[in-house]
Amino acid sequence: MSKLRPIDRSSFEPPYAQVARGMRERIVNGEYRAGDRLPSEAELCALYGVSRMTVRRAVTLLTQDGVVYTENGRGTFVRAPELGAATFDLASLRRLVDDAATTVKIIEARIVPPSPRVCRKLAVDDESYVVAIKRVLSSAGEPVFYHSEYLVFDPRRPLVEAEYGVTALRDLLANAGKSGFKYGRLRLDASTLTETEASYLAEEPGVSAWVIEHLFYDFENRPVSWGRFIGRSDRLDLSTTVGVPDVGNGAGG
Amino acid sequence: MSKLRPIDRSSFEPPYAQVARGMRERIVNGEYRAGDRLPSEAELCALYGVSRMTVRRAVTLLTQDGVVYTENGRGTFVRAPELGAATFDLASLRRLVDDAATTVKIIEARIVPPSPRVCRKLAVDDESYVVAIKRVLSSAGEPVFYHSEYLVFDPRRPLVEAEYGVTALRDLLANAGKSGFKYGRLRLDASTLTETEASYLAEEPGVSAWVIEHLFYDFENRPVSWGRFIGRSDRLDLSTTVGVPDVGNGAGG
DNA sequence: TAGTGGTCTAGACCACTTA
DNA sequence: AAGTGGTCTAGACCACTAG
Repeated sequence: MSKLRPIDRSSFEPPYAQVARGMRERIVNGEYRAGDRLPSEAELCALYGVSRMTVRRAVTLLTQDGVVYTENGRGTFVRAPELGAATFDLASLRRLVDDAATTVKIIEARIVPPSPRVCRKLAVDDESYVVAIKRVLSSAGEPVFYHSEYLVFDPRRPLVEAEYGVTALRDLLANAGKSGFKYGRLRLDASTLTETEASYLAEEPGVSAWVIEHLFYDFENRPVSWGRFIGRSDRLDLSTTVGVPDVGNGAGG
Repeated sequence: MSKLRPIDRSSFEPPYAQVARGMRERIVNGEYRAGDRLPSEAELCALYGVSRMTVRRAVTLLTQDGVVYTENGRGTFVRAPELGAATFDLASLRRLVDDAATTVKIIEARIVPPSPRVCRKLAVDDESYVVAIKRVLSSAGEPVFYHSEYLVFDPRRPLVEAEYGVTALRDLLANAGKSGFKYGRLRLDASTLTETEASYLAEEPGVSAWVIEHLFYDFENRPVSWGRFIGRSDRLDLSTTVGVPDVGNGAGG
């Protein structure tokens, strides 16, 4: 039935990845189709000449990628591509902020009394003060995102100037180390530009736009930062794939 | 320094999950903070009294959840919550379709010559025909999503009636078995309702809306189904979390 | 009862980082 | 050289599914 498919021990690609790639290819080829049972782990061990843990690691990879699923006592099966299983990430926003050609202009950065909405979001009373920061992100000189952020103002721990700038924004998106936040809640929304937002972005009011709302908490579970990114709908690419496309096997560890 | 934290061998919760939960708790407590180095795998083995593979499995879990990251030769570190690392899923759309109170009404289902756009998307010429299906999904009697779909029409393999109905739609979102698709590409977009769309959804034109565009391919990599879900922006909840919130440890296998 | 996936172990060798 | 994570092995026991 199935030919022996020994792996290359001298390859830079570890055995578990080779096994995963091999199985993936047989699914892409249509050799195994949605609902089909794959060879059992014992059979895969013999087929590829590796130990069971190595086979299991390969199967786990494919499971995490949503390519196959396992049923205890029954076997491993090929999963059908499902629209509902799709996930979307903010890679295009990261690319924008990481891009050296992207500039961040601080429109406003000052200590203000909070609006009722900010009071609610940051769980502060209207006697306290918050730091309001408004930025415009531009790519190649063209404004693409407007960002407004409110931080709880703690007089004992004054904000350093760096926290207003580009660094703080980069840290918010991709923080390779320390940060005062324990966790954050995000919400993606479809909206239209208000007049104010449109003016910052050199757009017409009413144009379709993304809103990325974020609320970060400190280690006492108190909200400390609430804000929103707003940009025209075509400024953010939220594309993804379900199932196993031909290009890009994604079998990397 | 660190107390011994033996695991419960008789618990229904497997050791690797107990170790992962333990580490998670110490991160939630703030005992380990963003950027901190966790105990080495050897130390964790001694701390919890389990083998290295078990510790590694726990660490892998936390890595996949974006809670920690590893650096070869250096150690395992707590990851700071990053806005840019967030992912969003279509759970709320799945819930809607899976809900027994949701009904699907077929507005239209017929064989038509394709529009230029459909020709392009499905890679067919304007001499051929496509199957146009338009549906309205209602929840509690209220229309919430409009779905329009175009399938390449193959006279040799006529569509059965079931493919127009609710079943086909459920299969598209959560297909627990066979399906003619090899993979699909999806795109999420922020838009506003056209007059036609608004009329089906009993809304005003120009209202903010989600568009979920999908394009599915067969095993010969030919597009076979192109369609769009359209619904008011508050009909879909795209929320997510980064970092480790207090509630819901998510340590399940 | 036989086959399946799920878990765990003890030990080994490796590449990498740091001192 | 010592410590770290990355990988692999051979074998074991378990819970579950099916005939």
